[in-house]
Amino acid sequence: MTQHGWNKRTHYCGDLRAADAGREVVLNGWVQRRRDHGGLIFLDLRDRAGIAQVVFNPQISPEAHAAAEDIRGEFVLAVEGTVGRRPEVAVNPNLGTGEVEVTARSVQVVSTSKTPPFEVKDGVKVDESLRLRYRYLDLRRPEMAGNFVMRAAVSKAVRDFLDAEGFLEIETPMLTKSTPEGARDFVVPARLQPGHFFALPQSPQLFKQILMVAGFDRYYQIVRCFRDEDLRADRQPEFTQIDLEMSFIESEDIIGLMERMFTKVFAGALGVELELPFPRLTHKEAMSLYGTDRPDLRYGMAFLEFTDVFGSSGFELFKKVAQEGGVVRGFKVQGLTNPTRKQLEALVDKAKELGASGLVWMVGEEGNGLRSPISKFLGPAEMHPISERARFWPGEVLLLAAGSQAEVNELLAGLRAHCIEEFSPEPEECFAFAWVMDFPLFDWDEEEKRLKSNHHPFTSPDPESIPLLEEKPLEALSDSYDLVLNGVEIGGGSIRIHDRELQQRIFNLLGLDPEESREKFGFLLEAFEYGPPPHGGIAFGLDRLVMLMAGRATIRDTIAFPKTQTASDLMAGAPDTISAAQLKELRLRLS
RNA sequence: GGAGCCGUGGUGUAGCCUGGUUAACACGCCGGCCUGUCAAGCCGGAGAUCGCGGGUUCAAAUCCCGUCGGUUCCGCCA
Repeated sequence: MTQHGWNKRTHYCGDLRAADAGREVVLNGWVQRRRDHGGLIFLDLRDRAGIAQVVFNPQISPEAHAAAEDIRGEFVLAVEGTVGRRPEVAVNPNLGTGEVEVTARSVQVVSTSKTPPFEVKDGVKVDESLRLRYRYLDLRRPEMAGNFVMRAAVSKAVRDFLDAEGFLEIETPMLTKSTPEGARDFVVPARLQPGHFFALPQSPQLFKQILMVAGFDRYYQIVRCFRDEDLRADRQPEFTQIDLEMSFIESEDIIGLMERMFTKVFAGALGVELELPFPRLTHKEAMSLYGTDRPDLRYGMAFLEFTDVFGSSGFELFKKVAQEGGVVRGFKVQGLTNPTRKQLEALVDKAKELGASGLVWMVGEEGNGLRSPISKFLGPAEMHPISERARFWPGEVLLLAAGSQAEVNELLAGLRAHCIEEFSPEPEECFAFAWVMDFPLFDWDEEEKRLKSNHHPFTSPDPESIPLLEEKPLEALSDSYDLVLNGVEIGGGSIRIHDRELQQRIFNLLGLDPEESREKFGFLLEAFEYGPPPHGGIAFGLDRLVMLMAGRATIRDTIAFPKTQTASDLMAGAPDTISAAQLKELRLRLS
């Protein structure tokens, strides 16, 4: 009995097992369900660990039985009783605790509950706004609670691993300076300096590089980041990164270390053995094989090249595209054989929906033949290489598209995603990692007519690309690496520039003169004047990682208190207006 | 900024296209019966002016316009 008069638990409900039979226990928990048989009353009591059945028998304790008659769902109880094996016929194999039950000797109603606005149990479909408003009830559901157990296990495995590898956990400011490039900043008015504003960090990027200049050598942090951009299923305005940076290393060091970290994380949090090393693709390979820089390698359907075949074919449309510098590519659909006309038409319709003018299909036939709307234009000179390259089995389907490289990649990537959804059942608990390396250093910003950093302005070019910088900047590659898991980008990083001269060349290419760059990134550049070590790092999206590990479709399910698509917190009621007095104090006036 | 989907008792849905009866079903909730249930069972009951505002019409959950909220995607964002 506690000072406050309630009985303290001796065991978690969900932990009881046959070996506990005969024990006197006290359980604390919430009432999942009551089954009142008039004589016997059964209560399912839930806590963090799981559910246990409590039996109220009037012959054992008339008081407890009488009390149980008034108990309702979500009441908080302290139950005192004896663990017993259930009768053979009453064992519940669906419950971890299904071999035992607790026969109550006494029960305390520690607190009562209103009837909840939705049923607190797994597998219920409830409007998300209601779940968010009553988040504490949503989080009581075991499938939600489990996500946070997983999340904590992942964080712990990361900390244990990095700590053992000699990393220091160091915090960086939440109130910092707005930086150009990248996402829109969240901004905080500075009361002591009217007209000035802090920005919340989009990531600790600059600070972690300065920690390298400071000589900490190995830094990490599990840290909140803020970006004021529109939301998605996998994007929240505040999210958590596993952020790290190392000195005196090259990309292979980071990649190898992270592969080992993920084996620990998956073993520790999921009990899953990962195979090392993770497959690697260059950015160029990813784009030409899968049309995206974050390919989902759980599925095949890599793109095949047919531009050469059609360059001199009788099919004018493709011939023209091939001769004018375009490409003809396609892929064989996995999971679809002997398609009906309707299925083929649906694929063509899908292509049109994705913005294509058309789509050519081919179906393999017995004896190396091919059935296709364009087969009358093709001779053996085309047919042979096509069927050879596609390795057709009878009934298999090849989809072909033609156009500019970018158009074809985008279309085929869309179709591949559609085919995965349509024809490939999602594999159970399969984790397909892939490193995507050697991203372009710059992208061309059509609106502003200038180069932009693909990653950020401190990303080192690949050494072999340095001579290309001024001549062919768009062909320059960076010394960078993204990690993709099941088609979701879960992290990325790079080796940074520590050479002032090289950094200035990059700024020049980005159209930043020395004064501008000093204005925008001054404190980092100044630090770099005092002996910056060679360094590099990486950051992972913890919310996304846990989402994939827990098999969820949105990071809202891995963030305890997430925001809606319009960035409001329906439980807390944020954002909200502030008082006139607060505004005045901040010297702000609303327009 | 743009496009799609959703909004009907506490919850999830049907009804809406083709306007007209007492808005239907399941779960939950309340009461009664019931000593082996665990999606308990059986009997009975309460509970919705159909997100909100406007319009069309003799008549609107249903058709039209606007708006709010949730969600997915594009733009945006590493």
